[in-house]
Amino acid sequence: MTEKSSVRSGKSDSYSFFCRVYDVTCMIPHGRITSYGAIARYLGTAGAARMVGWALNTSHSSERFIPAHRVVNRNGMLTGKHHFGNSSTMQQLLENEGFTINNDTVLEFRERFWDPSLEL
DNA sequence: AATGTGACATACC
DNA sequence: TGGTATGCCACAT
Repeated sequence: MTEKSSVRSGKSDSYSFFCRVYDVTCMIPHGRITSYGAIARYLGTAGAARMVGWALNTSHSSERFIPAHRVVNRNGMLTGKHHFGNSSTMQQLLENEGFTINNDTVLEFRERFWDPSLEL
């Protein structure tokens, strides 16, 4: 077997990259947040941070509830808040979990940062 | 099959 | 010091 096709398809060729993103996102502990890059790195596709964001964009396709509000960029900024339907929804959800949002940025981002590659 | 895209990240000017 | 430019990888069309 060629490694190339193996890598391309991965062990779980049936399971899309997106599904893994959803899974990891759902595994984010309550009161914690992570970044797109961290998830991408955990999935073994560092640099595909954009893919993670895009996956969350199609998270509506998933039957599960995806706490995408816990996923922000590396600056802790709520870049995708607009995709929550209401711009304030993401902020409200985070504040509900005890986060402090200032200027669309999570102040406790570094303290509450959860790295799946590190914690998992 | 090829091209475009996207809620990022990093580098450079 | 901040904006611009490019890379990056997997999905969608």
